[in-house]
Amino acid sequence: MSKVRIIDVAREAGVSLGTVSNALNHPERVRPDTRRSIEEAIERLGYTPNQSARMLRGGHARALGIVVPQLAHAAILQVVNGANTEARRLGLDVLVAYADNLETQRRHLSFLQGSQMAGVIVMPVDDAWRAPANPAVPIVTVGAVREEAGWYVAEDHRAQGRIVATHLIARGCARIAVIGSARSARMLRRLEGIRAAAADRGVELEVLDAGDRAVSGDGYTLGSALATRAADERPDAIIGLTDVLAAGAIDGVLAAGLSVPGDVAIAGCDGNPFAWCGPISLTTCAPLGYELGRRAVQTLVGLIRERAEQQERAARDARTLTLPHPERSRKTAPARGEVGGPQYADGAPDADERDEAHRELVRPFLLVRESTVAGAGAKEGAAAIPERNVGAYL
Amino acid sequence: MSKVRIIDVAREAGVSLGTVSNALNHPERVRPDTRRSIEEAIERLGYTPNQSARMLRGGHARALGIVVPQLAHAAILQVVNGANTEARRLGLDVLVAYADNLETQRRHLSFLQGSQMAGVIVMPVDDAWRAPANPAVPIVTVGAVREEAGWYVAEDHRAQGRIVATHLIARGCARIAVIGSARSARMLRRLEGIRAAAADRGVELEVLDAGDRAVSGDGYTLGSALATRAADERPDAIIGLTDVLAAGAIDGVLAAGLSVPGDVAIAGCDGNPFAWCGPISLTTCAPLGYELGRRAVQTLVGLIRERAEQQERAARDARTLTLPHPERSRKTAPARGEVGGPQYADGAPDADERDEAHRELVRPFLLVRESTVAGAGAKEGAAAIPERNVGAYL
DNA sequence: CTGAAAGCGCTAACAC
DNA sequence: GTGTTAGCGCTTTCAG
Repeated sequence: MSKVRIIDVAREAGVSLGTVSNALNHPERVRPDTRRSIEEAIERLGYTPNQSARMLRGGHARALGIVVPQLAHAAILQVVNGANTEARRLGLDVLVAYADNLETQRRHLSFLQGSQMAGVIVMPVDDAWRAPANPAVPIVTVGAVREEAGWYVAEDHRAQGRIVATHLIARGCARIAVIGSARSARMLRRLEGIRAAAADRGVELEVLDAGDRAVSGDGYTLGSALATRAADERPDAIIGLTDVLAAGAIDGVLAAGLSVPGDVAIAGCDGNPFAWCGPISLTTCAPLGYELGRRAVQTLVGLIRERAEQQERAARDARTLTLPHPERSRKTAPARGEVGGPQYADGAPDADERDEAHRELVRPFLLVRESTVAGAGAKEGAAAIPERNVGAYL
Repeated sequence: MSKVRIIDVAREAGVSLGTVSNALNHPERVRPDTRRSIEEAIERLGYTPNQSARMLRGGHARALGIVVPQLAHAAILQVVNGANTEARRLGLDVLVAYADNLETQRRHLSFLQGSQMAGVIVMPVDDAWRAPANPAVPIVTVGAVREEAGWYVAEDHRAQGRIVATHLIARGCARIAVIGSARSARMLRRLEGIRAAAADRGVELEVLDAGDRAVSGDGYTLGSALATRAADERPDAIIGLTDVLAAGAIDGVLAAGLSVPGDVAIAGCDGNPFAWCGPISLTTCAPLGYELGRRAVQTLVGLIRERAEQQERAARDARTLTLPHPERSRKTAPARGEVGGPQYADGAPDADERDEAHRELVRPFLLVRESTVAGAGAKEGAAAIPERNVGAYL
């Protein structure tokens, strides 16, 4: 059973320990027949190299970690899929951990760092999350941006709100109701974008609170309430700050006997395929999770390479100077207050010190569909056969 | 930056190395104020314990690994969610790896075993996959059962086919068309169940090939083909061996101008919420992924405990007998041919030897909805507000 | 190719 | 509480 070590394999194959290690790590250094008999021994014993020992000895991890707040969300799955695909393309594996609270997230992050992952991607579970100042491995934050130092990749929520509102205004809508929840930072930022667009064109805006949960039922309730107003007090468009709310609003408006988009045009903002099951296809922003995941990995791999070069350089310098004990680059961390602003060590900008926040925003684009433009779905093909697998969007 | 070690923390806090280790692993052995200053030092330096060193030293992992073939599938997400929830309940963390081919799967499995995970759950990517004979850590296979030794948790696919067919037959259907793909073992097993049910009642069965991809478009094509037949050659029911096929078939039948379930009743088999976006709610089996994930973890934790007790016992025995070097239980693996049958070592059944296949099948149950019983959806509540978030099913 | 040995960072056990 | 130490399994190096 377990606890087969390299020495056991060596004995079984009748070779020395070092030869087995070579066969595993430098196959070319071992004669083919020797290698074969070693492989057979490994197979016979069910040997699995102890990764802890390997990493401890100084190996380089070929895996990235990603910490996400949940899996039952389309955008998150897209991020994970995008990250995985891009990482595999670059020859890296991905391990996913999920954490529905700050404490668990902190533990996972610490575990992945301590497990010598090459790097870690984090989708914060909570707006209160802060990236660690001196991570043991590079960290990229996805889906949120902060003021603190760190690397961030996120959707541009303001732009999402803006392009959705602009689309509706261009279609002639003059009274727009927005439904959403103030508790979510991303919904608030979408609202800012909508406000900006509306202010530019002098469009009347009304904001309704969907409550903390903001499920589709809340959209339904608000949608039907709006639809039962007198015609001259009724908005001609509704924006859901999430697609789930917008999809609920469509149901609510239809249930009240009005038509979509004839009486009321409705649009979402966050491109969530899980909400696209309604009777009328929803105008919204295209899902960008996949792209976010890809970019996060690209950013991360850049950081990993940078760090590797840095360490190599440090090692080389140490060797060149023939220091008896190549001093560890164990600089004490900067005090809390110093983090955040750009810092320069004695004149030359050092990669270590370049710890300002790097924010990459992914530009949204609009999916125009039937909920704002009658017949927009027909664009997809004359005799379109509907795809009934939401998984295809992930 | 990186490479902060425990000794660095000790120096920073002005205590000894052992005290820091104690503060981390046995906080009660350290005075509160000492502990506090150590925590501050950790925070200041950004120290992250090296998990590799920890594990190597002999720690017990508090994490399970799970290897899945993809994430864009509802059943798989349910398994992961179920496993995660149950594991967290038992105080374990879960790491997810995904592998879309045998080679990647093998690598992930090996990595997770080598990383001292407490145990590993595998959803095979391919019917050709075999569980390793002598895993370094316990392994439970989910979603497939094999003849080989090992632990398996899976849906009872035959029973799925049987209860769906039985339901349709009870509703009066006498000519059933089944659509599916012969390449999938689980579809074939569902077909067996359907055949058994049909044979019992003398119902006529017709099987149509949906091709290798078996996407909803294939269901659409076959559904509309069946619907355009003359009335006396037309089946009165269609079973999709997956929900995606059944959902496509509904679209196809409706497009051909027939009604569902009036002219043709339609049912799925695999409880896939991602396919539940159609205009008519689908009768199918309830999704069991969550339950599979839970049971897999329970089984796994049982195996982990068993193994731990075993090792403890071995260690105690060795100590009692005061052997100079407590002999490692390094028994050579049984030859390939021996695996599979129950084996007993010299009379006493040894847990090590008990390597028969343990198969746990989860019993399916039916969700009766509108695609087989008109108005069945109304059961869900008089003024039901539709839920527009498929993620809620995951 | 063999055999021997250093050391990765940590935990736990030891004597003080 | 402190300081010191063995050893987890592996990779790599060095001399033969």
